[in-house]
Amino acid sequence: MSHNPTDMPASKTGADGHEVGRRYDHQAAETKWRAAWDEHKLFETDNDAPGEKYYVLEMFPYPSGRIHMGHVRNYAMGDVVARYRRAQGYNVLHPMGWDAFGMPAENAAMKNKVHPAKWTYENIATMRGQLKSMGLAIDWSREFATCDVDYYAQQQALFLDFLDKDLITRKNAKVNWDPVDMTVLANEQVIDGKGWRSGAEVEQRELTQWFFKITDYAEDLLQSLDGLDRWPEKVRTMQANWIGKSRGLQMNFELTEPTNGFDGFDIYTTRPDTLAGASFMAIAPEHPLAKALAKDDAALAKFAVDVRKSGTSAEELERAEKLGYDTGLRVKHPVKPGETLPVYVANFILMDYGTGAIFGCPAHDQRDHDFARKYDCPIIATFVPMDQDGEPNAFVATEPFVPAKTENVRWINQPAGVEKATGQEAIDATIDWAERQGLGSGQVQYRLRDWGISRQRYWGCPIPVVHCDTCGVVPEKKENLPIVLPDDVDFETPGNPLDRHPTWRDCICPKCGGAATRETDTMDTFVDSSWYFARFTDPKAPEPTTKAANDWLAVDQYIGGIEHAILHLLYSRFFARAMGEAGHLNVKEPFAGLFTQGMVVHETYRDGEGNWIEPADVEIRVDGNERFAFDPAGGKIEIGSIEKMSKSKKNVVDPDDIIERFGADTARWFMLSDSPPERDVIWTEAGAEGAHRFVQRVWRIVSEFAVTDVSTSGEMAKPTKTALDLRRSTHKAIAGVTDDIEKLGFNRAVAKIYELVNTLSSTLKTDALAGDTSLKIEGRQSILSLLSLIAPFMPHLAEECWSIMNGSNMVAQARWPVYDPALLKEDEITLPVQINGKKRADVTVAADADKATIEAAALALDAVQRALDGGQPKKLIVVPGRIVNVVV
RNA sequence: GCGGAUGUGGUGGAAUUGGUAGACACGCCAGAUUUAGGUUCUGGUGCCGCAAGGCGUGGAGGUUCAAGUCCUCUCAUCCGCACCA
Repeated sequence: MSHNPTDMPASKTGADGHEVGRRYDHQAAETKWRAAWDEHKLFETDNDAPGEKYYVLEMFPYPSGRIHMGHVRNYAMGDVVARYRRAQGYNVLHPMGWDAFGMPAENAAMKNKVHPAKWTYENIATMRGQLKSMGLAIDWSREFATCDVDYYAQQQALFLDFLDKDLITRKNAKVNWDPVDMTVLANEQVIDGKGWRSGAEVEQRELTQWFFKITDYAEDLLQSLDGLDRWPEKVRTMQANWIGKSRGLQMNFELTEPTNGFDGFDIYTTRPDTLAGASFMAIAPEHPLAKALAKDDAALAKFAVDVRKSGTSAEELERAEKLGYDTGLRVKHPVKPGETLPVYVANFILMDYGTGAIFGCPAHDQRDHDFARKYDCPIIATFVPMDQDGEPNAFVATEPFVPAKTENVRWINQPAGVEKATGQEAIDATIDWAERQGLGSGQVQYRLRDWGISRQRYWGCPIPVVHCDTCGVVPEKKENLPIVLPDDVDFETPGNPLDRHPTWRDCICPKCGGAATRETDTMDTFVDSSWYFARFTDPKAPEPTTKAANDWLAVDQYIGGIEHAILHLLYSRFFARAMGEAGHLNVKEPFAGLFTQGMVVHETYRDGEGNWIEPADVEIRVDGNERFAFDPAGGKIEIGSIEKMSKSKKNVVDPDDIIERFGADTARWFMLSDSPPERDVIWTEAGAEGAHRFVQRVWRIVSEFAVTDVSTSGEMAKPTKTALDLRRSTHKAIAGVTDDIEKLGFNRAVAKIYELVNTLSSTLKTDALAGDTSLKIEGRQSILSLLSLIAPFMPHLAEECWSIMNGSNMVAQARWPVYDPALLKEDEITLPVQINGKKRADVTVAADADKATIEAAALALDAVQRALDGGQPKKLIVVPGRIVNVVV
């Protein structure tokens, strides 16, 4: 077969009446094969089907309006895994749903006067269509949206069960309050101290809120990270840091003179070994002692209010000065009898960590150092670096700040009775010592806070409790569920529409039967996404989960963005535990395998006035290795940095356009090529065209071969060397691609598919095939294997090619090809021969040649003889199967 | 400040246990073709050099017969967390 179009047997037609040489029509083929999969219900999963289970899940999308390239990448990866596992004979669960509650729907309601439900469901309809056009092997029969009453009804049932198991509490907490929108904002929605939407100065308010007691599981959530060996190290580290476990000493400092009922207060420190360096005490403005003092001290009261007015953003904290207010109180120094320390109220002390009070050690803590400099407290070092020569106190006099590293230090000041230890031992020894002295006790602290889930929002899952004047806060009865959101709400005024609904709040107290009012707060949308993966296993069940959840979970492969490394994944891990406690699940870790994929990024373009320009309006011209951009009128466009696709920078490529122009297969292929999946991928026009050319190339090779007459079953041809080589290459590709998909190395799998296609292209030429029956047979086999390998990536193209090759059924029903390990080994191998570590020649020997044979062959080489110049090698290293190194 | 990555041609990136650096792709160069359908095919392409040869995985050292890979130091970029005691 030749690739010259002139040689093409134009009159012939392939199977399926396909005209050979015609270009691959992606639109026709993709529509046809999606319909065929649907018709056979190929991807609908039966919970009781035979075969080992495999649950593959991509993080479900928020129905924002349209899918973007990030979705395409995410779902293409998941689909490769799903189709690959299916072909291997697993019973695969690969569902899709919608994370459908949340603020954007309400914002749209306010802006466009459209009901959040209508907006959301219309978006879902659009995006469902877009996802379907990708040809994903998804069981759409299990689809749900979290705003479906059926879903949130079960979530309310879960809430009641959690309440029953004491997994939920109601308490006061400080929240970011937007006074214009009249709602609580999450920390990430506060930008420079202002509401991200309203621009109003955010207030700190104390509100009564519902909390999930995630801190009860802090230790378990931390410990279990060790078992998550198919999670990225990075994510596990981030979660561990977020949980923030530390061990330290909690100890009491005694006031010289009791006041307001306090005769002292507790502090917490992770560095008790620096106790001798204490030079002042600091307590949070919200500390009970500070509050008590402020009652009789107007200046202190004002100080406490003032310091909390400043913003909470990281930058502001960075700039913020250390501020203190001297209370005039003094405490006894616990290790220096007779000495006392001043007590300050300070702005940099947080009430909700430790005890809200510290001892300041300016010599070893930067913040304490800054404070001491300002308020003139002494700086007392307890150690100096080990490599510090000379008199330690002289060193300390010139270098008052010594970083608090625990290793390699020389002690100059330690509490009496503590052994001269270093590092963690010194800390542990001091804690032991303090316990013996009755000064305090070892304590474990976590940074993790309970999860506040109350939101003053309409578009969320109503919290199923009522407020009764007689009975207080009463859980709703299960038989009264679901508490359904009312439809008739208005968004004319800011705040929560549920609050001002004329009738929705009215209800009967489940306890006393009297008139009561409903809770109008709804749940944080992270609650919705904390158990959806369990619901997919039996999405229509009249209870949250059934036995199916235990059968299917954990998710074998979860794929999504790194941005959910902490919140969503930590909340879901908590939920699995809480659901276990409430009897709904017996799998503790919901995601056995996690993969975090990189973003899709694109160049940015700006015109002379600095306006962002869309890629579609930019023409790229290439001159050598330089690229230049122009607008349609020929005006110069500046090519800017490569950034995440965003509407504001207009560097967005719409998946619909790409799928229409090139087809879903091209989009999928490009998303999986080149870049390692965990890294960002740069979308380029040239790359997309390249992927499309490959689609056409595969089609050309297969469709040209398809007309070859392979009906030679009568004569069993002995395979020629060409045929055997092709077989070898094919089996190598099967082995490589299989291994790469197992490891989610899609870019490497793609490269190996390219190699096989290159081999097929150069091997299956018309003249070669003409006289070689065995090559025809081998070629057919090889192409069928290739199509199986391609199918997870480009399923439509693979089906179309499979059909013209007269493959049985559909490739989506075919088993994954197996390779013969014997064929991976070559008969003869070529070893590199190095002289002094530099490659100078090759030697070809039998694959199973022994050391002596290889040595002799290598020494006989001209290049080696020349280098030896008649002498003997100093050393001769032979690694069979690897390399020969001659040292002269 | 704490924690975690990453660094390889013009570009994206390959490279089991240390064993041929640059697979595969994009781009580029040259050539071929009765070039319709965002062509196709052949060859070339790390750098310097006419060549022999030399140099080459952010930089500097080291271990080794052999280092992208191991060790020490260092630079740069990115990400996460953060007045967390």
